[in-house]
This record gives sequence, C-alpha cells and structure tokens, in this order.
Amino acid sequence: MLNDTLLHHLDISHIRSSCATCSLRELCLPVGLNDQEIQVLGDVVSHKRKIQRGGYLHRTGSNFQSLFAIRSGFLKTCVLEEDGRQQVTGFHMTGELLGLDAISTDTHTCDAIALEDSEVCEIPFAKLEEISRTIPSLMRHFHKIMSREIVRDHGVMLLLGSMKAEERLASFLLNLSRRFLMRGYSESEFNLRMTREEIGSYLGLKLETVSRAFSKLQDENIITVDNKHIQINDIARLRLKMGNSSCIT
Amino acid sequence: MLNDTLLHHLDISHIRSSCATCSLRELCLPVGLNDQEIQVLGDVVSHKRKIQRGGYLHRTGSNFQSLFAIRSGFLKTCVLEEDGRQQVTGFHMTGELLGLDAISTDTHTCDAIALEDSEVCEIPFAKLEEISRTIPSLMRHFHKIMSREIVRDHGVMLLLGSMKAEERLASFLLNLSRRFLMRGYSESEFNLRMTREEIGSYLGLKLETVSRAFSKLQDENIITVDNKHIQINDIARLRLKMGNSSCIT
DNA sequence: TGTTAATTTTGATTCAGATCAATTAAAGCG
DNA sequence: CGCTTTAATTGATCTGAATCAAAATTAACA
Repeated sequence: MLNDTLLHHLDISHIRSSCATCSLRELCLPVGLNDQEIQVLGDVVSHKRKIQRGGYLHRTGSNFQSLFAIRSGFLKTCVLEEDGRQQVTGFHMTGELLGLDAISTDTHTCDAIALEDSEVCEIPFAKLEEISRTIPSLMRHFHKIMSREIVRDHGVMLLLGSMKAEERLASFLLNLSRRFLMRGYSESEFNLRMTREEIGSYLGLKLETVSRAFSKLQDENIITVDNKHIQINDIARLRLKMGNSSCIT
Repeated sequence: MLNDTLLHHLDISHIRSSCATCSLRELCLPVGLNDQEIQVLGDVVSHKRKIQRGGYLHRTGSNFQSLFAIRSGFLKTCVLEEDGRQQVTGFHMTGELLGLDAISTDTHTCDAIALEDSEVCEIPFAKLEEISRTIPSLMRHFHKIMSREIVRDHGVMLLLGSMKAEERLASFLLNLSRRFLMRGYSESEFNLRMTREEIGSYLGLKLETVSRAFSKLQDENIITVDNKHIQINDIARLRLKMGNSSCIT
C-alpha cells in the first residue's frame, strides 16, 4: 500500500518512460522532479534485477546496501520464527519500495520472496541519501514514503488488534482492489498471488479460517471465489463488512 | 521503543546537557554530531511545551508542522474509531520522537495524549529537513529513527498476529522493562502509567483478559502486581513466557 | 475527609476461531 | 498424460478470550 496515494494523486502509474535502465518514471520516487533531477536519480537507480517466482530478493540478516523499487511482479516480506513457521508482514507490488526496515540496522530484518516472476531496480541507499541532499523535493518525498509505511503499519495493527476474521479479509480484499485499480487493473476482478496460508499469516488467522471467510462472503454474494481468482460483486457491501474502520485506508 | 538501541549503543541517556532551551543531548537526534552541529540543531529545536496529564499534544487531523521529542513524561498515541472507542497505537517515553506518521500527509493521523505531566521539544520539520541537508550524519540518523519505527511496528504486528494473551503481556512488560533500564531506571520495578484498558487496547485484548494475565503471572511468581506497581521477580521466566519469538525485540 | 466515579479483579457463560480430520481440487513434473 | 505433491474446502470438536455480571479497590474532588 506504500505510496499509493502519491501515485494516485499524481496519476503517474500509467506513464511509460524512455529511461533506458529502469523506466524510472514508473517508480514511486521521481514524483515532482524535473527532467534534470530525474536524470540524476536515474544515474543512481541503475541496476536492474530479476527474481524468479519463489526466489529471494533479500534475506533476514543480510547486509543492507540498497532499497529495491518493484518494477513488476509481486513479492511478500516475512520473518522466520525459530520454529520454522514464517509470518508474512506484507505483500508488495509494482511501484512500491522495499527495504525501508533495513535502514535502522544496516541489516535486513525480513525475507523478501517473489510470489511471481518479478523485476526490481536496485537503489543504493547511500547514493540516494547523497543526491537527496541536492534535491529537496526528493528528500521530502522519500520521507513521505517512509512515513506512509508507518501509517500503513498502524492500519495493520488496528486490523489485527480489533477486527474479526471476516472484517480482516474484507479489508484485505479492498486494499488489494484499490491497489490494482491504482495500477490500471480491474478493481473488481483479480488473481491472488498468495496462498490461503500466506493470507492467514498476514491477517493473523489460520488458513481454514481464511477459507471459511471466503466462502461466507461468497454465500452472501458479495464476492465470487474461484480458487485464486476473485471477483468482487458488491464493493459497497464489502466495505460495510469491514465495518468500523480507521483501518488500512 | 523508538531508537532504543541507538540511545543504548551510544550510552547517552544519562548525559545532562547545558543546552539552554532543551537539553538537546538528551534527545534522540544529536547522536554523533559535533558541537557546532549541535548548535545548529539547537537553534531549530527551540520551542518547549508542557502538556498536563490528560492533555493533547496533537489531535488526529490537525495540521502537521513539527515533530515532538519527549523531554520528560509519558504519552500514548491512539486513533479514534467512529464508535467513540479508541485504539492505542503506542506508548512513548523520554527521548522518543512523535509525529513521524504525520509526515506522509502533513496531517496528524493519531491523537497524542499525555498519561502524566510531560514536556516536549518542538522540532519544526521543514527546518529539520533543511539542516539535515548540510549535516549528513543527522539525516542518516533521522532515517534510522524512521526505519526503526517501521521495525517496531512489524514487531507489534507479529505480536498481534501470532501471540496469545499471556505472551503479549510478557512481551509488553519486557519491552517496558528494557526501556526503563535504558533510561537509568530499574528494569525490575516500575509503575505503569496506563490503565488495563489502555494496555488491552494496545495489545488487542480486553481489559479483563489483561487483568487475568497479570494475575496468572503473579500466581506463577514471575511478577508481583500491586495495581499499577509492577515488580519483575524472574525476568528469565518472563522471557520464556513470551516464547517463540521474533517479537518486539 | 467523605462521597462519587473510575479502575481493577474475579467468576460464569458464550462464542469466534483454532485445531483435528477427511475430502476435493489444482499444480508440478517425470 | 497420469502420478504425486501441494493447496483449498468443509465438517466436528475444543479452547482461549470475549462478554456479562458483580464485587472490591483506588483515585478524584468537592
């Protein structure tokens, strides 16, 4: 959900750039920059990397050098508990920035795993800090992105602390819906990239509970579920399901 | 928990400064700055503000101008749900920085309320950004603080998503304990500033459940509870209670 | 200091979601 | 393509925490 509103506000999600290396304009960072500034940023954001489905972008404990801007694909971030089970901390899609958590200790605090073949741009953080000194609007924007991540997390905390299963799933679907819409895809029909177990892990529920919640929403004709394919039939009623609110805006 | 390790690592929490306006050295920001740089920062961090117990530092929706560094006291941040109930998103003590969430939209996304008489330093954010351009170590440090907040939130998400009542309370107490220790207070004996209801709101539990969890830990002789006064008798066993985890380090 | 209001504890009951278990469906893969 | 593995659904049962309720304790304040 990171920087959704920014993308949305400036409506840059559809722009295709000719920037050789990385289609910089598609990313979340260049918002509000002029051509010359984009050039400077482009020199920094050079290295492109592909990750196959199931592959790691980074692992917990590995050394932090760069942020990663997702160019395409879909990833999850998760922490490994010592018993081997993993807890999903987020799902991430095109235009979003990964690695913000690692700045604090220069070490990644989670694994980032591709849920489908994905491409990212590597953004060396030291260089980003350096050029942001000369491009105030870039610095300001970067701060907004970090802050937005904090706000997003507070939304998830609220969800986990106060919503029940069905409400959580409704929030989750609405959140995905909005993010797909923002990227030019259908808000009412999409394919999930993650399993029921991963959804459950993210929402603090068991996979059976997630499955039951899907079935319940389908029984009420609010959504149609065909395995990973989701169709939202009545987005207004789905919002009602979410109920009281201040969550995952 | 914000910037705990930084304070800890540099062991500055006990330093009393002669900085006229705000005892700047006690705050989280000046880590690693030289005297001249501290002077520059000091000029920015000028305005001091007292908030009485129960008073608001800022309210949801109000305009964001400044971050607030807590000089003394204890505050909670919370979001108001439309039904009137409030959900606590964090407890904050001396040296911590408030308002990071507001950067994203230039609007505060939560209320900050003093749980005891408190003092904060106002840090105009625009000015902080400006001088951080000329003091790279300040910028770097600020980024670490924001990142640390993200990591902290992930810890809470984990707690809410995967721990049961007693484990949550154990984590909570251990977290408080560590933060008091870091500030030169006892890690084994302290007074809670918040009610059972506020603890419950933060931990995603009802107040009765919190009360029962306290009683349970007391029955096991792990802690001694006298209303708001907590004594940790066996910190090792309290850690065991927390169990598996990657939570709230 | 006495009275009222707020907070905390504890008990009894209920219920949402976890767990256990079995079946069905889909996805990999030789 | 058939075979194996992985994922998803659904049912039955159990359990931890919510809810309802009442008493006890503490804090607020006139």
